[in-house]
Amino acid sequence: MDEAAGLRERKKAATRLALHEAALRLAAEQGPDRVTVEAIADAANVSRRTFSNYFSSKEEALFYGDTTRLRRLLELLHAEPADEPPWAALSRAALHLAAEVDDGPARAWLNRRRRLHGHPGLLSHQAAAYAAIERELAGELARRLTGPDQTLRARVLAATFLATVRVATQQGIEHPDTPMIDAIRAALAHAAPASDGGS
Amino acid sequence: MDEAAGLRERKKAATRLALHEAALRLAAEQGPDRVTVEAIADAANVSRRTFSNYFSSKEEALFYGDTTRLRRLLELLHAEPADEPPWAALSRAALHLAAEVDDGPARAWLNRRRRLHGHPGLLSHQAAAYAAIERELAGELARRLTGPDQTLRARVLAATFLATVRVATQQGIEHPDTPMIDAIRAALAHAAPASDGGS
DNA sequence: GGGAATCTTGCGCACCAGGCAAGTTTGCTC
DNA sequence: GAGCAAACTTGCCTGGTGCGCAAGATTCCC
Repeated sequence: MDEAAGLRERKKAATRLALHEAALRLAAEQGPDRVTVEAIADAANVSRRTFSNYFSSKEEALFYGDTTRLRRLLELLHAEPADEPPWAALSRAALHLAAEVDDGPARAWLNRRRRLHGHPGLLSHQAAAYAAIERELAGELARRLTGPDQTLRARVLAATFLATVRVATQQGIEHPDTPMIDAIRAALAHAAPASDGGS
Repeated sequence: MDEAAGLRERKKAATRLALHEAALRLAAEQGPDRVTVEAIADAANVSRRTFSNYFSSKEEALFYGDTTRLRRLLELLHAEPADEPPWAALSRAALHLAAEVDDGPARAWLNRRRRLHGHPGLLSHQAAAYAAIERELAGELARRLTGPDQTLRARVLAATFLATVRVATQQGIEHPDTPMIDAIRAALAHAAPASDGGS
């Protein structure tokens, strides 16, 4: 994923990851709001000021994993054939991602991420993370649609799809025994729009 | 809506509204992040500390109007017959609300609200406002559903429906000439799930 | 009228975002 | 490999913020 792309870039990625993981660990241990930015920075061997160079808030650091995963989802969607009905393409991308999470090294992330569950105050920040991707997703989808309501359709599709993925992820987090791919499949089944591929 | 319910309650409601409107006005005039909590409190003739008694952040004050309307949506849903298919009930409630916004005194709110548009940094806070309602909506919907996946279905429905309403509202804000009810109708048409009323 | 409940306010404190200006590290070229 | 430019890190500092606390004001209700 992050090929050898220059020392500088790799170091930055490492720092970002370290901050994210420190945030996740400390939040799990002490509760998200008992953790200060300074503590996170310390745990990642970096100054408080540097933390601000990477994330604009504690919460952004916490949800960096989600953000990364959503970016990956965009990539996967991009790889889907352009003539596939949009919802089908989205579903395939989501299932692909879920499979990666279940098998790949992202499993570790999932487990750490689980420990954040049960802090309802963070839900709004999760929603914010998803909202940040929504515009990009809508843009990508607009390219796959034709017809008069193209923009509106793209936005609705992006919003409902991401909402579904969010719920499915939540579900997967709450039920550690269920593979993520099953959670995604179940949620998508309930959300499939009546008309996909129409004009 | 707010019957004579005791002086104390009415005063509190008035203060909350005053803070909300002051926030909206100042944010429109100077840009959301150039406004301080203190300025909002001053404009509403209240101390900075009192602001915090009503809202936990500037953004919460800004989106109080959205929150109020979403609460109203819950009320309207509650008034729908319990045996109606869920998506149909949701749609009717949303259309009812849109009609109120187009005709009633909420029009003024819409116009003030429009001036907030074009500050993308606020989108995440809007999403947060919707997320806060989502759990309640899912609870209400769960009562209307039966079957094994009841909870999951309710969550997916709540999330996708609110996402749709959010997009429609956004659309209605961006196109002042289109009545809100048309925006809602159009968005809902695209989002209707394939199976409504199933088990 | 008067006591209980609730709300407002000022004060104080820990925390936070982000501008600025050294100092340090990495990338690139010869 | 020397050396310069670009990029990154850090400390310092300032204007803001969220919230606990306790004193004073207001409303409620008998």
